[in-house]
Amino acid sequence: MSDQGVTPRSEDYAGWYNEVIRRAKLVDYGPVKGTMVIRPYGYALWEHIKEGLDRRFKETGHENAYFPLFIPYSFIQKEAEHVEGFSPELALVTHAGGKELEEPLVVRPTSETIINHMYSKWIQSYRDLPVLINQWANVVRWELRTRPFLRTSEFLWQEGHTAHATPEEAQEETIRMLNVYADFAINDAAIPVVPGRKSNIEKFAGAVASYTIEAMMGDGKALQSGTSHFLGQNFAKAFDTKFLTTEGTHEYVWQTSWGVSTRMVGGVIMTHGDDKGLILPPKLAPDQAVIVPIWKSEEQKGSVLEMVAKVERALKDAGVRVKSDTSDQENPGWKFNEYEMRGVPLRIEIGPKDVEKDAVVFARRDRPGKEGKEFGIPSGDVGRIATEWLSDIQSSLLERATKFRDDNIVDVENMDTFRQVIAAGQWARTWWAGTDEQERKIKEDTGATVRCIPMDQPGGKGTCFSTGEEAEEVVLFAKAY
RNA sequence: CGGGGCGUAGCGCAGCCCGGUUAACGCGCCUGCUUUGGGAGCAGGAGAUCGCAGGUUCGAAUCCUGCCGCCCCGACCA
Repeated sequence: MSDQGVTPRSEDYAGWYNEVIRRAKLVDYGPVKGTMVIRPYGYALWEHIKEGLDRRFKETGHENAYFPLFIPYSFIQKEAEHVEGFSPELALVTHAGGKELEEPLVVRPTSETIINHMYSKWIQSYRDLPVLINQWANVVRWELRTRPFLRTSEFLWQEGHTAHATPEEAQEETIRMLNVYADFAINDAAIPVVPGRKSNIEKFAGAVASYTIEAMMGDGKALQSGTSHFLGQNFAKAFDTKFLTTEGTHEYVWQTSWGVSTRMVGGVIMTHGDDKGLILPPKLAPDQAVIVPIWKSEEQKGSVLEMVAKVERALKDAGVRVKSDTSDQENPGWKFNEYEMRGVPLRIEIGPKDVEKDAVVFARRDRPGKEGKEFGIPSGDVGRIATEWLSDIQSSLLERATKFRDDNIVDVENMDTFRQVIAAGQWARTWWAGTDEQERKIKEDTGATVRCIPMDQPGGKGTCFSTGEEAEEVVLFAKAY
């Protein structure tokens, strides 16, 4: 039994994560260091994330497009801060077609540059604005330290790139998309993220201001789960992206960019998982319910499978993503454990005793053992009841994660407490008036960084825990992935 | 790039110090029968150029030299 379980999270969180993602068949390592293969189950999860986000993008007026993977090296160099930020992690193509290229090509680490190159052609007048485009793509960043989903050399994401006539409009868009991300994370992924602004040293290379949704993982570390940037006119100036105003003057456009990546999959895993494996929020789960039939004799098998088919039909009609595991290669106990490892929110057991009563057994993944199990669910009501259960599981996961987060954010007023809180793996909420240099020093000393300056501020003024100066903002410090 | 660990069957590993039969064990896989309400049992079977390259030796998974790769912890980052 013990060799079939997974390393407990309390014992070795990284070990737990690595085991769970592989045993749940979400992912496997690629042959090149830092690359991953997203397996069908992991990809199905990502597809639901995509659907949830894409729908919201469309609802807020965005369109999808696709820009090339290869970017001329000179493009990256045009924006000073941008090139400085990305240079160390660029993958360059120097040879192609059997010979050395005159100019190396960058495999996109992000697409601000190539998109501005195109925007500068497409945008002539204020009538062309705003431009609201998103692309779903892969990008490459040669990271030193990689972890499946959380940080890999190549990853999948979406990147929205918008251009506006005024800074106010662009700023509004930046916050709109931050809220879209927060809405998705909270309502679909059941991850209680904290939306906030990045500190100066944590912001995106090339942005005027960066915003983030920060999530607390099961080990207390923070995960930046999505970012939205106000780019100002930085890239517009570098690429000469101008428009003619109503007054007949030329002005640079004001821009935003925003992204969520396959890292979100890692966030889902580390927010909800337990020592039995994954726990997936119903809205994102590839399979929301699995039916496990149980039988002894061939005769029972016939009547059980008949009922399985009926129940599966009823669930599908009710809009539930369900599958039946009628294989007789494994016994029911094995299947129970398997689907718990894979995080399927609802398990439905149907055996001879249930057939007799014309009822089934429901078991919810988020409440292990008897507590989450209910016998005698009338087969005629499975659709309605399953829908209710899934909805309850969805909200319970959010509630539990929210409580965990709130229990692990500690208000801190001095450095001693700060150290203790950070060492304990919690988040420190503090008044802060420090400089970039002081922030770096804290990181060096304690490993903690400013995760964000929450949008939701208490107001008023306080005393900076570090400098003792008067502070106007409260920030969250934590160790991060 | 620093610190630690590891490379032996598809997976997990023993053997290595102290060289010597046919490289052990568990899981998985194949065949058959019995099983099936929380990771089934019995019987039989297939599967390994011991990370790579040199060297020492009558003989190397084991000792020596060099190389490669991966994982974990840190510095850099979505």
